[in-house]
Amino acid sequence: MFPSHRLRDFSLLAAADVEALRTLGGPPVALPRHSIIRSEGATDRSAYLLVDGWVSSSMLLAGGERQILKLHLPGDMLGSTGMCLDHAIDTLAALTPVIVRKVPLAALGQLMAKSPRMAMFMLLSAQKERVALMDRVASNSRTSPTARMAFLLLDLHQRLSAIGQADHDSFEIAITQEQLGDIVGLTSVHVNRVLREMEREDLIQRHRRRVWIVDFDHFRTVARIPRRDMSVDPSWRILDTPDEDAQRQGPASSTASTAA
Amino acid sequence: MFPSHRLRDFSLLAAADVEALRTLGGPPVALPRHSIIRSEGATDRSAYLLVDGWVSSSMLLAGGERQILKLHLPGDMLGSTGMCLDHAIDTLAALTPVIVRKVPLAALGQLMAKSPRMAMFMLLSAQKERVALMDRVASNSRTSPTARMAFLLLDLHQRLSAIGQADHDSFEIAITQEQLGDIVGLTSVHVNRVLREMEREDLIQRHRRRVWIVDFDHFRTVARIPRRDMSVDPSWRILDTPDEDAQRQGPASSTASTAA
DNA sequence: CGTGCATTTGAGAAGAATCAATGCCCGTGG
DNA sequence: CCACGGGCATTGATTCTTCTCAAATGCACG
Repeated sequence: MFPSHRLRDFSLLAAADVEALRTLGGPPVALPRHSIIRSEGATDRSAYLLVDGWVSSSMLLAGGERQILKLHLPGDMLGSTGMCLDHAIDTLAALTPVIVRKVPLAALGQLMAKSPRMAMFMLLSAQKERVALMDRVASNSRTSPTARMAFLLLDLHQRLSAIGQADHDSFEIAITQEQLGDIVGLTSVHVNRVLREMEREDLIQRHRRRVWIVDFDHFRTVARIPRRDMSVDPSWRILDTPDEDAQRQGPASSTASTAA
Repeated sequence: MFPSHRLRDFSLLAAADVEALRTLGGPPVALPRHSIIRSEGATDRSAYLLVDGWVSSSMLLAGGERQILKLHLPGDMLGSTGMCLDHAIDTLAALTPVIVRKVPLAALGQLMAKSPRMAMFMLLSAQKERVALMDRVASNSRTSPTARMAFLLLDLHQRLSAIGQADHDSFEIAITQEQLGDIVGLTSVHVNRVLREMEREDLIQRHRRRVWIVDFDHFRTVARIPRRDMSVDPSWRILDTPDEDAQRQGPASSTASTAA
């Protein structure tokens, strides 16, 4: 059930590791939109593999404001920050109908103990998430609403492309403008005005939930933040062993969307 | 030279690991204020141990704006996100005179390969950094300037306390108001007004660079974001071996400032 | 006792939120 | 097949917040 097109992210892993990850979790569970997969503050020590659908990781602030910290797409692992927290920091909510597999953190820990390569994979995934969050901080704190939206749309397009859910120049946005606002830190009213303005300036086109990006190079300059190319540095291959190498899946990709 | 008071963060590590970390890096190097330790875009594959002083991790956006992503304090490891990037995402700049040790990422990798416990430590450190960034995203995107400053001041006090560089209710801010603004996403002018307003409302007191927090409980409600208690879950001790246990440094602490 | 950085203050402009309606799409049930 | 209702999207008017620009003041250090 784990999307095969996501396996490219796992090029550091041996086939056995990938299979272990697949079978690690519980059975795939389907949940309707608006389901709360896990609430912030929860003490349940487990993560989740997102098999299908979109999930938000969000915090509810003391004043009642909601901030979406990460939009999770199929293939992502949810809730792995729980390994350093007694109480979950974020709420995992289904923004669309979803399918998830529950993964006890203890099981993940045992897997990492058995497979150093898996531990390294988890470390790199966490580092990639850090990078994504750093970009988000910069975008939300220091750029115009238009730039924030552009950055978000480009990020979504890149990540959806990686899992075969985007066209060359367009993709479907499965969430509302209010939720877009909860990501970039704007009200839904202002998100709407920004999107319309982008349309008027011919930066994007829209129809129903689908968005077309007219000129990627130009749109990237609007976003202010460059695309990140994740590395698969050979020096990190030190954990390889010959027989495990033989099992490796496909070639290493130079770019990969995040999966921790 | 690695501050001994920081060792509490390393309670997951065996003594041998701590010693390895200490001796891993190059010699301690003293640098003056405003030194650039490493520029964004750099391809040099190494991290740094911050022995003394304050360092900013910042990004320069296409429009010329600067965003500080993390304020690093003594004991922190800088630049470990480089392990998933070909080009450094952030610039490391000395905000005060500093002392650092360079640590090649390859050496870190070898250490992790030899010591699964060290790999787990690095993973947990990265996760803690993710949590800190998630809080920063929420604070900067969704709270008032006053709340952002309160959150920053509380975070600084907690982290400085952990390394013995803060009083019970006060600490020295070693950076300018403009740099504070680059963290919370405000102009220096507005930072100044917020600080004065906090003083007028008796939330804080100031003299020179020292700041007193009048009422911590109240100030935390102003900050809107709760303090995070990092966990040292026993289930993550699976990597322990008896003889390594005997070497462990001190008791596990339930809270720890970030160190990745 | 300058000199240079940093803080403080003021006035006005720009930006985003808020409040309040209205319009649109789509599924449901009569 | 159409009326109805609910969730979203869109729009306008107004208010509040924050930035920008500019200048003055204060402070530390040589």
